[in-house]
Parts: sequence; C-alpha cells; structure tokens
Amino acid sequence: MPLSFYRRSAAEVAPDLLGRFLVRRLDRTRLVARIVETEAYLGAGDRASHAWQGRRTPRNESLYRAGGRAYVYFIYGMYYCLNAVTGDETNGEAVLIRAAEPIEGVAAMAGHRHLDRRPRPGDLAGGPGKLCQALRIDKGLDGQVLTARPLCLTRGEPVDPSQIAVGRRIGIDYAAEAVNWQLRFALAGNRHVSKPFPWKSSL
DNA sequence: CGGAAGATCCACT
DNA sequence: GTGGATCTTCCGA
Repeated sequence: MPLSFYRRSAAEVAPDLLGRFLVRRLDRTRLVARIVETEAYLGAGDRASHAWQGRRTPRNESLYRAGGRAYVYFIYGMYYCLNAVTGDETNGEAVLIRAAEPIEGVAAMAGHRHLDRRPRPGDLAGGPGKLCQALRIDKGLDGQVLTARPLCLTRGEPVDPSQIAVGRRIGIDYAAEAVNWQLRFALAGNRHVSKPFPWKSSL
C-alpha cells in the first residue's frame, strides 16, 4: 500500500486494513498473512493510546512519525505488538494489528510459535502477541517503513464494508470514557480473530 | 467453555 | 513499586 493510504485518521485506516496482506521477508522465507482484526488508537485524546495527552517517550517515538511506519512495542515482559502508524507526525495515531490468517509460510510460522501439532484457526496469529511471534516481528522493526521489505503491506483482498464487524477494544478497561468507543474491527465471523466476541454491528 | 495465575520488562508514579 | 493494547497452562463446571 502507498504511503498515502496511511496518512488518514486511524479510525479510517483500521477497517481499511482488513483483508490486506502482511508480507514478512526473512532470509530464505516469505511469510504472508491476511489481516482479519485491527484496533484504532487515536492519540492524545484517547486514554487507551500510548500517546494519551501527548505522551512522548523513547518507547513510543515511532508514533510521532508520519503515517506508513511500524510502531512495535514490548509488553507484559514477553510479547511484542505491531501497529501501523497513521496520520501525520503530530497526532500519535496508530492501528494495532490484532490478528491475521496465515496464507504462506505456515510451517515456518508454526515453528516460530513452537507449535508441534497442526495449527488450528487462531493458533498462529490469532492475537497481537502471537502474530508478532509467528512473523518474527520485534523491536528491530520499530520505525521501519511498511512499503518495502523486510515488512510490508500489500493490497491483498479488498473487503466489502458489509463484511466488517465493529466492537469495543480489548484489554483497555482502565480507559474510562474510551472503553466503549467502537474502534475494534474484524471480518465478521472469521475464525482467526483473537477472541470470540459479541460484535455489536456492522459498518 | 470460563476464570485465575504466572511469566517477566519497561515506562512512569 | 505498579501495572500493562498478552498468552499459556491449569483448574473447575
């Protein structure tokens, strides 16, 4: 996807990322996964955002770059989460990539996940931490552009708006008024999403 | 299935 | 010192 794709608000980009392909190039392998779940984080005015009230630290520096780069952060002592930075360098907005459906390089992804049985839906990339583990995404990719290797997003299979379900974001119960914002998006009924949920409505 | 607890780092109070 | 944009394992229903 071109840089212009990312230079919009996270709330617009998040649903538009569904169906796109994440292409991760390693030395001898190409891993491809189709995005099925995202969440928008709206920056300074969003209590759930790492950029809440304009917070700016070494960790979240990538949020303050122009849209089209990765923001990768380390969480809970063990996992990484991947975001696509959106908008311009002033707003701190980003889209969390929460889940994807493995398309190519499934065996390699299973290896990265230390999975020895045949993967069931959601096993490899059904959650932001799993997705990063399967695709070998870590701090080394923080700040990288998303328009070229080693990690890029391609057009994939554009999705009809009627297939998009909307709900509340996960794991942000502390976020006061923002807990009910409808900023979680997924392909309705898809089996690779991070949790079964009571989706509210569709777009 | 649903809930609880542990693993374990870093930014911020 | 606290707690988090998580995941896994273990437990009980």
